[in-house]
Parts: sequence; structure tokens; C-alpha cells
Amino acid sequence: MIASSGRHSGNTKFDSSWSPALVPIAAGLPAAPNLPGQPRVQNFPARTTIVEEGDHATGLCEIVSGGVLLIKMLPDGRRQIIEILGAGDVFGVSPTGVSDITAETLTPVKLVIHSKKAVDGDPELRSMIFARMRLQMCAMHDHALLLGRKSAEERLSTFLMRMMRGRGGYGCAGPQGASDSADIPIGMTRQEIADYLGLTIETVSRAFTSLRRAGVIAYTRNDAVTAPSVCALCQLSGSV
Amino acid sequence: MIASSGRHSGNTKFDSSWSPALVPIAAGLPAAPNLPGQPRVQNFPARTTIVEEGDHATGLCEIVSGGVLLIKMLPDGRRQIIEILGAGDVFGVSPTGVSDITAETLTPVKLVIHSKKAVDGDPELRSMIFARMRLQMCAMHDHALLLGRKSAEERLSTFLMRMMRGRGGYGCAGPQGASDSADIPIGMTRQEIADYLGLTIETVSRAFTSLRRAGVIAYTRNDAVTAPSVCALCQLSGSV
DNA sequence: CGAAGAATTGACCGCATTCAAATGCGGTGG
DNA sequence: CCACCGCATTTGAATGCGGTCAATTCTTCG
Repeated sequence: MIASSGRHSGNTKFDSSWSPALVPIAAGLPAAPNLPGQPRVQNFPARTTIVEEGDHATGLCEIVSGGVLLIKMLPDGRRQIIEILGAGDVFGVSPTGVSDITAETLTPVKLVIHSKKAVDGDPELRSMIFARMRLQMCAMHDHALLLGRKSAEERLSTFLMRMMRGRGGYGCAGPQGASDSADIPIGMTRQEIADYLGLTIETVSRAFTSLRRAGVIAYTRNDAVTAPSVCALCQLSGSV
Repeated sequence: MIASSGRHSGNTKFDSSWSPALVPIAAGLPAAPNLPGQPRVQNFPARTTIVEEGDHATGLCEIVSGGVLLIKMLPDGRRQIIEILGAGDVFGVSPTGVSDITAETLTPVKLVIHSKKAVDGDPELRSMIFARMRLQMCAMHDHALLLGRKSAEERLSTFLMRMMRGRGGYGCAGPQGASDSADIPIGMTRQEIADYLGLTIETVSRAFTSLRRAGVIAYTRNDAVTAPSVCALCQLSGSV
């Protein structure tokens, strides 16, 4: 039940800013020293745990590069992936000093850990963190709608649209030129996708084959798909 | 499908701080003038719309008193209540300038609308808003877990625990004295509960009667229930 | 009292889950 | 090179939880 050793590895999706317009807050930070009072930089390999639900949480983590999953579990082992985070996103924002979630890396991850003091003292930093939290809050709203009201196929379509760069979301540019195809990196196992979408692994697999048979996606490897018509895929997401 | 005109009215639950320890940020603010640069105070009757998804959003709303629902809808009418907010909570935090949600009042509501300028300029205000957003983010995490992984009965039990003051959550005090009963105000229609829990009204109704038949709750009116044993109810929430 | 809306209950259905088996893929060692 | 193992994924068949449709009861209010 605890899922996954990883066969997936390098995935570039998470290495550039997850949300279009924002660059990582700490971009260009010197990676070297851990001076007291300075933001602390820390690296994690792929598929490792950064912090566990219930751990004492140290400050506020900002992702410089890589992908991170925020996870919650029920006592009987049911597992839900709450958020998928990329460069620029923040987590560890529990106000109680105890982490309310488990954070696991999807790829190698570089973090900057901002102390409470640093956040309080730096207006620019704080305002960027604030902006990012707003963004993540909106993403959570969308995800709650998905979990509460969408069918399995709609969930998978929405997920694939979300993993795509530069389309979908508020300011979708619409089809670009004659062909409207896109390559979509996935970099998550079927189990992880299932836990993110509130489904079982079997249902996710069936939804994949269903979309493939419908001609909406194509794939040979299972950590990437091609959508020959992005708009057709988007149509199936239930959001339009 | 668009749900509800209201039969429920006065409900004191939302009139004191939703989350135990925090008082409204703007408590004690003079309700009178709308001086430029001053936070703007605005009142709304019960069961009215504050802002609609897609509206241009003006600043950041803080709830001084009353209850507010944040709602998202799919184009075909499916409806999901994303958050239930009370005094001290904030919303309207979309970074795009366009509201990503609809906000409706549950009770008469008093709002303080903070301009971007006010938030930027007032460190104390900003830090309180920040703390509140963290809290709300944690609540969203819990709710995503509920929507993704809990059964109908677990959802309703969790909901009832959440509507209860002073129990459940991180620092549950455990049973108080010999009897462990609690009165739980609800103040929402079955349709609203269903839309919050990602269920249909019929399933919610069935879950209510199921809990009642099991002796876990009792009620005569349908906008309030009594739980003779809070711990028994909590046990059914799936979270312990 | 009667009308209108909210909630409950019942019967049936369908989508997603569960349980189980088969397939495919990568890596290891003979 | 190929057989074999481990693991992820796919596929199939059966079950069941929650949804849908429909009828009834309850509540509130004019």
C-alpha cells in the first residue's frame, strides 16, 4: 500500500516553473553556505521523503527545482496525494509547527528553507510567497472540484491537461497553428496518479486505455503520452 | 440544480471564530466610514451572492462575522462547495484579478475588504492574513483527503465533527467529564451538505438516518443534531 | 387548511472498486 | 543470447456503493 519504488527518473517537467509566469523565489541563490540567518539550501534524491505527517516542521520550504508530492493518509492505509508541486511552489505551511502532510520527492529536488524570521523580515520574499500561496490555493480549489464531482475519464483528462505546459488553465491560448498536438510528460506511476485523482490503479489504467482507444491520446512508454488534439482532450476534462 | 432558497437563518456557529484560537483580524473596527485607503466594511444578508466565479475581484475579503460558502461549478451544472468559512477566514485570494470561485453567504455576513495596498502596507495585518491562509490551506488538505478517499458515512461524520466547537482536529481534548455529548448546529441544507461532501442529497439523507439508527446522533429538527458520544462519532470519521 | 419546498424512503442502475489472472518490461545471471 | 525473476500495468469478471428516478412524508408559511 505504501507504493512505489521508482522506475521513472529524469523528468524535465518539474524543473522549470510549474505555473507559467512565476520564477522561483530564490532563483540564483548561492547554493553553498549555511550561514545562520541565511536561507538553508537542501537537496533530496528522487523518491525520498522530505517530511512526514506529524513531524515537527522547520520553517517554510520553497522548491527551487524538481517535483514534490504532498500526501495524506488515513490510519487504515488509504492514501491521497493532495498536491503536485514544482519549482517555485511552497509547502510546510502548517501553522501548528507540526506538518499536516507528508512530502515526497518525485525527482531530485532542491529546496530553500526559509525560517520564520526570514519570512517576517523580508517584505519582497513574503509577498512572493503570498502570491504563490494564492496560486496554490486556486489549484486546490480546482482539485476539490475534480475530486468531488468529476468522473474517472474527466479526472484523467484534467490531469493530463494539467501536466501539459502552456495550455489549459485560465489563459489557454487555444490551438497553435494547424496541428494542435502536444507531448505530455508524466513521470508518475499509475498508483501515484490514482492516489492523486482519488481512484484505484485499475480505474486509472482503464481510463488510459479508454482515452487511447478513443484516439485522444497515444503512447508506447507509460511515462509520457501524446495528445494529437489538445482541444479534444480538454473537451473531455468536464471543465468546458 | 442551482439549489436552495433558505429556510435556515440565525446560526451562531459562524458568528464566533471558526478556528479556535484566532479572533477576526479586523475585530473592533469602526463600522462607519468608508474613508479612502481605509478598509471597506460591507454587509450582506443571508443567502446572497458576494462574488461570482469569473467576476473581477476587488481586494481580499476578511469575514468579520457570519458564514460563507466558496463554490465552484462545472459548465453542466455540477456543483461543489469548496470551503465553509467563518469569522476570521479570508477569501478572494485569486492572483489573476478574476475570482476563481463564487462566494455565497450562509448567514448575514460582515466583511472587511482589504485593498492590495493596505495588505502590502500593514505588516501586522499581512502576517495575520498569512497565518489564516495557512490554516485554511490545511483545512483544504483535509477536505481533499475526504473527497478522494472517504465513504459517505465517513464524510458525514467528519462534517459533523467539523461543525462541532472545541473538539476534533489537532488538539482534541478528549471526552469532558462523564458524559461526552455535544450539540451540533448545522445551518446548511441537505443539498449544501451534499455539495460540500461530494455526494447527492439522497446519499446524505441516507447517511443521516444511518447514523441516527446506529444511535450515534439524534435530532428532531434538521438543522441541528446531538451526538450523545462525540468519541463514537469521531470514530466513524475514518480519521482515527 | 393548502401550497411549496425540503427531506426521506424505495427500487433500480451504473460506475468504480475488488479480486484475480494475464501481460509486458527491465534487469540479472547462467 | 536467452531464461527467469520482480514489478508495474493491463485486462477480465463479479460485487457493491452511491447515483438516478420516482413517490411519499414532513415542515413551514401564507
